[in-house]
Amino acid sequence: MAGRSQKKTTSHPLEDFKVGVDNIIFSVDTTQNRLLVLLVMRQEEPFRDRWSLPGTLVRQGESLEEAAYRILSEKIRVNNLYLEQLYTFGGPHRDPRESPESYHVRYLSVSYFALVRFEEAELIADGVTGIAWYPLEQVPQLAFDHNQILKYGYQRLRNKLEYSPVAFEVLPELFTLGDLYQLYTTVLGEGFSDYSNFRARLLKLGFLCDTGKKTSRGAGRPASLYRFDAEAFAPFKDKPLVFV
Amino acid sequence: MAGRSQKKTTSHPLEDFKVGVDNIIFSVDTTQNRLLVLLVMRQEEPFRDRWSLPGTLVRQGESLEEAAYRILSEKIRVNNLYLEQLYTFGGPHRDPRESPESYHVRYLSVSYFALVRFEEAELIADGVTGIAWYPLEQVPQLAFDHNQILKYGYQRLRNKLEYSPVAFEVLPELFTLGDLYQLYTTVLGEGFSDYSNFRARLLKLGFLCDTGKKTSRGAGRPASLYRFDAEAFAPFKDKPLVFV
DNA sequence: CCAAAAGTGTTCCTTTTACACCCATGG
DNA sequence: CCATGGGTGTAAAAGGAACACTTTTGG
Repeated sequence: MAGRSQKKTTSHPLEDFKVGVDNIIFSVDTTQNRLLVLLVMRQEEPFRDRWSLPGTLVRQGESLEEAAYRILSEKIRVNNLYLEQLYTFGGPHRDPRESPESYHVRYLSVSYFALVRFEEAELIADGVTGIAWYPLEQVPQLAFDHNQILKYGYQRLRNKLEYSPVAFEVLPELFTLGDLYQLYTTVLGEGFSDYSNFRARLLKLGFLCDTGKKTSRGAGRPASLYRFDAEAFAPFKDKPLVFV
Repeated sequence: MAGRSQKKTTSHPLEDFKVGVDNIIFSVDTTQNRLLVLLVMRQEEPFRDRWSLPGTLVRQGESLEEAAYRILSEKIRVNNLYLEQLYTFGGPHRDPRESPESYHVRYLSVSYFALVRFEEAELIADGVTGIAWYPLEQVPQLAFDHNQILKYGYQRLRNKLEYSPVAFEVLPELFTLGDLYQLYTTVLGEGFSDYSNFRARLLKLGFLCDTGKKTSRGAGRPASLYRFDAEAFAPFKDKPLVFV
């Protein structure tokens, strides 16, 4: 970015912006095999009483990422999370507040996409704002262009799962290969790979270490608990690794 | 983006932004096997007389993408190009103009990454601004955080080449498989695949059609001219296709 | 005829896919 | 003892890597 020919400024006035950050917060409910996204009910105009992605306007001295973390921490309490910038939506007319009276202040949205651990994510209800996890297929019509943003974010989530170890950011410290497989299945859909092949590939890569501990959940043979070994993963960083 | 609790505005004033768009414009000089990036010499403060990525501030009523195209068309004349949004850099203190006197106006940069056809890209020299293609390895220290942005863009370019058909956006309508291979080689580096394997894979995919025409460049057997068949490529859209 | 570039084919090896089958536990 | 999920193995097919070889041109 940055300083251009000021001479042309007179004939082509610059736009003034408010910058918003919107978060797509995903989590996976492994008990019900559902991919969830966090929505909040808007309390004020425009789009009052419509569901929307949790967002905020950037404050003085605050970085974009800081703003993204701020929203997150206002809505949920969580220990582990993955967060990355998604895309910037900035065309004119995407926010009704830009209408004539507000005289050339434009609203631009930098969207972030997050993945949190469902089991430990505690929603913060402030008694005023509606807030809820929505299964992805049941998301209603949202405020602004948020449906579009969400669609884009879902795409990104699927890509990330395939070639980066985001899954381990949202699994418990110790997990079974069944847990891992189920997470992949609910996000990527059935049939991306069968369990035994998935299992074999992951184990061969060598960054999952068997802790020896076993866990038993109802019927069936107890499963080994694994841990993601970040050290062992390091060599794969930035490589075109494929998890599926 | 969009409207949040206005009640908190008093204690936490919002930031006002100017939004800039910076372009990383790549091209490949196949005659010299070099990957080039377009730089312009800054004419005003800050960073006067430093090379930088071509950029502009967004004008009233202009979308981000429009601004990106505007820069491009001010700097080069070109028919074919590929353009996509890269990343948004928006931390405070990335632009010296944010300093005390300018009173909370922040400069945010939405970067775009473009690939143009070198042979037909005609630089527009306005007699004032320096403008030049730089081989990637020879890029000097740039203004702002532009070296960082460039690094990120180069990464993206390599990824794009591997799993999407961007190459065909910058090759002539008719091209030889040698041309294609050379483009991949200069961007990805020697040894990403040998020619005959590269060739076999691409042809098997079936979206390159042999026009029957031949071209002869100096010594050696004349090469067939191929055309990229967008129709035939359609089924691969969004698939995890690999070109190398 | 030779060098240079285009184009074809073959061999070896690794990975992927689709299964079948064994193991350990709760009821 | 059997249903349930965990875990192992294997055979066939596909894909990748390396390299040898043929073809067609200019000089």
